[in-house]
Amino acid sequence: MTTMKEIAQAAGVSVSSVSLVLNGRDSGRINPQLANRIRETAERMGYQPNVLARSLRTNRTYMIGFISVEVATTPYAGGMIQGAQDALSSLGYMLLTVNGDTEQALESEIRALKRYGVDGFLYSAMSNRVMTVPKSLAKFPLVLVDAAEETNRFPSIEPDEFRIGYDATTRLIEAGCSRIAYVGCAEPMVAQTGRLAGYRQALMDHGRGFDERLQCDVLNNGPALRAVEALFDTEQPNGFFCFNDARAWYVYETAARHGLAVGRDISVVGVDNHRVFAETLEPQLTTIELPHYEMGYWAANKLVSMIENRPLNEGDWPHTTAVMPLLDTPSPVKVHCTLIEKGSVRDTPTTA
Amino acid sequence: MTTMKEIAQAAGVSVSSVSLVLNGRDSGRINPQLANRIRETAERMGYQPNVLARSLRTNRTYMIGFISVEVATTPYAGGMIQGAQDALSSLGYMLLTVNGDTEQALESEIRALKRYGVDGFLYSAMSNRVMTVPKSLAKFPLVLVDAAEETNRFPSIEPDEFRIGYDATTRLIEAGCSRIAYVGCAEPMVAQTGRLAGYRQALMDHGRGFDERLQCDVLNNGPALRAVEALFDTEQPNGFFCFNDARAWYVYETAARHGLAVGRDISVVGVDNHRVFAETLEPQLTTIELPHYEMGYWAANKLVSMIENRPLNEGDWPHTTAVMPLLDTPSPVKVHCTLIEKGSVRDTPTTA
DNA sequence: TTGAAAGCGCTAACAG
DNA sequence: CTGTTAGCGCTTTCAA
Repeated sequence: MTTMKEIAQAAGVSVSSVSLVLNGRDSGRINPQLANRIRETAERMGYQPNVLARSLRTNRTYMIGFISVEVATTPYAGGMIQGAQDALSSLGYMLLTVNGDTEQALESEIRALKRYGVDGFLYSAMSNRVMTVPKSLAKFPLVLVDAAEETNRFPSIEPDEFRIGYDATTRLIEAGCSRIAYVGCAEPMVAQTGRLAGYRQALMDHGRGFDERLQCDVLNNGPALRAVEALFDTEQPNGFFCFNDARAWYVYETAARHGLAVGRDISVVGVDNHRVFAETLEPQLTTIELPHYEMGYWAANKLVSMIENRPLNEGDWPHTTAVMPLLDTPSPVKVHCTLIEKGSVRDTPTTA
Repeated sequence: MTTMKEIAQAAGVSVSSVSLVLNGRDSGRINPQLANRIRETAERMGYQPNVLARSLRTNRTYMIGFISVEVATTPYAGGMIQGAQDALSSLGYMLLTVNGDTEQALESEIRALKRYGVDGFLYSAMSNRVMTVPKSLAKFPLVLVDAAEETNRFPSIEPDEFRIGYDATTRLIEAGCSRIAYVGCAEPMVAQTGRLAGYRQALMDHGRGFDERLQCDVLNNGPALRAVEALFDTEQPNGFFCFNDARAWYVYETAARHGLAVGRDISVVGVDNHRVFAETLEPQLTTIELPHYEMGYWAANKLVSMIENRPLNEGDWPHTTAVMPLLDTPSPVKVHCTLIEKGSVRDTPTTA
């Protein structure tokens, strides 16, 4: 690795001049010709700054710690990390990922990240519940991803679950479904509450009442499948809003057993976690993708804006989510998710 | 952050003594009493070493770069990363994750990692194909994860696809299936070739011929489902070895339509990518989990052993893979995957 | 057995 | 405009 010293020698100048020029602080301080010569020699010698040495001096490492819980077990965590990475990469930052599945691991990883001198933290809990921020993080720049904290002391971003439920249900109504069931989650998750509320509101807004017999909250187990079968038998819904792929699978399985074809006899809108169906059944299932990538991307941008003490560039949304056609629409449609940031609401822009 | 200097002052000694003691190089060089006093003050003041400053001096950063392609889109990538993290964390290293989806991004991320002075690289291609290592990595400690390179110049680790096929098929034979179909992948992937070969060999070894009419290679699309339906109609298999969850889904869907119950009328062994079925259908599907976590774990250990120039501790396998019962076995069984390291073969130990 | 001093590569006052 | 100087926090000779 070439150092500034070597460049200084090769160009016959002092290190400070090299430093100034290579950091773009030379305007009006260094003779432009000299500056050019320095830039050239640096280029020629393939100079790469030693960021560690710089950090030692400046107390800024351009490293961000990403703390996550349950990365391995939640297949979509990768999206968040990649979103954060992409954003940071273009901002000249590096991502250090650790995982804090246990309380103990969490604290020890936080300490490790501090030893490495990260400039700030991204924290993702994945629990889909309101969480508590470790006190050891409280004094650092911090943004929560796909999570929220009670006191709202830190910026955070989450999908708008209400809107997911609202949009999905509206979609089914527009597709002409007369009896729309919600196949939800029997555990008290934030997503469940929000989506159910959205489902109900959409029904109301379209002049339909909420019929609790069409609400079917289940877990991931054997009885779940039987519950969905009972739903088919007693209520005969022709539209289904499914909490996730597992729930969608119950609907598919039951439909197949009943000789009903998805996309012809019934319509299904699911929220995407695993994508099995999106991969295999494009023409039949409408999938609402959760904006994990976008959340990671936004959170990273937000964090850096805090660190660098400048306003967040609002135009910084990457791509949006795509969905498959329902039975009434032969061509794909887009559904967007709203992201909530500490009370203020903004949409993901729909790219074409 | 407390520094060594501050400790030295507080303890009334010099920084060098503090350094020696805190690095455990004091035996026979520093008065044990003094050493204790130093350790105490360090403890009391909550000393945390500044790893960057150390790196500047030692040229060792204890940071490892993890380069991956397609993390966001492949749901199981998280397992590899977490395996690597867990291993590195206990070895006192930190993981810097980047992604190199495009050729350009790849090179620029590699450069970034070098600027940060990583001690070595973990490279994961995910393409399930033999790949080429960027020349810019050639001179660094490097281990390939879930990938292999033609020239075998670098240690690498992959699942033993042959064995997956062999074990899955044997499992179905033992379950009493008389006609075992392979629902595979129509693309020329390493996994496809190996698993098919294993499937055929298992049939041979159990005195059964290979019947190509029972081989059904499909893509992820509409025709795939029809192909599987045709397989059911013309061949009436009662055992299915499925390349992945998507293929398993075709089998489930078709079975449901035909009124056949998985676990009663037919048996299915699938290789796990998404886990939808494992989550929802425990009693019915046998899942072979790909050892992504283990590969990440092993690769990280291997890399560090290279960096630290010491032999790899062979006992270092974390957990192994679990599978669900088939129709003939009421209790769970374990299936292990073999990992291949540059020609030499070793098994993942089965933890009880 | 301990401490002084040099230096890793870089930045930033300050002098000239 | 340019160079000298003094560190950032730590390791590591080398003297004492």
